Amino acid sequence: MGRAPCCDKANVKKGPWAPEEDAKLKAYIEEYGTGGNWIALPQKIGLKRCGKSCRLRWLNYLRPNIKHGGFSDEEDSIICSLYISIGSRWSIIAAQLPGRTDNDIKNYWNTRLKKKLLGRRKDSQARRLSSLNQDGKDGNGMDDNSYPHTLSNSALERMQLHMQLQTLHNPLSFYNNPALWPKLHPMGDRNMQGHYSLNNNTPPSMQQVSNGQTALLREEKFLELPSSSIEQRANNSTKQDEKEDSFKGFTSSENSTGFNNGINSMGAAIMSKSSGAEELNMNFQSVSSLQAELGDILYNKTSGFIATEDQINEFDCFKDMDGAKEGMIWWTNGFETKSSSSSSWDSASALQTGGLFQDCELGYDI
DNA sequence: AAGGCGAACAACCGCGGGGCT
DNA sequence: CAGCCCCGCGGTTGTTCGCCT
Repeated sequence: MGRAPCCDKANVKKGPWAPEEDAKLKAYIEEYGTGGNWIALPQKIGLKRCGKSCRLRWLNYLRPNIKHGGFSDEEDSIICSLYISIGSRWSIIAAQLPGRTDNDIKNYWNTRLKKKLLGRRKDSQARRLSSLNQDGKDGNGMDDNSYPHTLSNSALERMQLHMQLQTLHNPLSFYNNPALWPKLHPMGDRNMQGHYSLNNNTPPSMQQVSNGQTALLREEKFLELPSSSIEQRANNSTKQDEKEDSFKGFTSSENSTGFNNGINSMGAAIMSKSSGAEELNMNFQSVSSLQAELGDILYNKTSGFIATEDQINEFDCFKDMDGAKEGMIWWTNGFETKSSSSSSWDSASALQTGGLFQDCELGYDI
């Protein structure tokens, strides 16, 4: 037996909202509030609408201070960075963009940003594929077209974006060397949906892959730190920030340093607001390195990036790539990973508008 | 001018989690 | 502790609009 419907579907109007309906809803909420019960609200007002529909209409359209359209370059960058870092947690991403709704951002991503990025990806991927074996198989002998079908769209997209970014700046990286690619576990999709967890007993086979061992050990060591230590690191990070800023190439009309630092530390802030190992899965490391690269892709800006040996090592050992981390779990036994539901995060409402972003004024070195 | 098509946006739907009883 | 109810989220679908042929 299925779930009981939230409202009487037969007597509920669907489709676009009429101006009168908007006016009724807006006037009522402005005067009385929602009363803490969206389901009962439409009956009180005399609207033939589902309570959920009223809530959505209010949150996405009628609520004060809502911005529609006209996303700025910085907003684009934030959205892309966070999407690649944390995936489709639209409510969390929206919490970083005052006046934007999760629905708005989601639509904007699906209709524009994704195409903008993945459109570029097609080119670079085509170049990469053409360099593979002529029989269409990669260095592992895998059919290059077969395995992605096991991945969720979101996870795959994020991985693709990572790959594209890698291609742009580090043609010798792991992603561009199919021989290093792991065989994927058939249950990959399930795991791609989840977070990789520090609580997993990472099998040696995983840690020994490529240079990943160093990265994982470094990361685990870091993540064992109490949040206070992490904050301390954030406060001691200026040197690294300067180093990174030197090649980011962002020329925002606004305070780019503050913006960069905000991005850099966003993940750390989210993490510091969280508790437990599950939340530590946030790939806060990835955000800063992605930012400059996103600038290249989105706005065709030249970052002047010259990969140092350290940076190459970092890429190659997945230091900053959530998609790669998730990829790694494909062939681990980490089936305890939680789904990507919002429960593992602070709710968007808890992250008051602009909260995190403003909270973090200092980046930290990765 | 009209039809086709794709992009953009609005809204719906189902599910999971948390609170309450 | 179990069951119910509501909220919030993310994926998906539907509708509108504008461009192109």
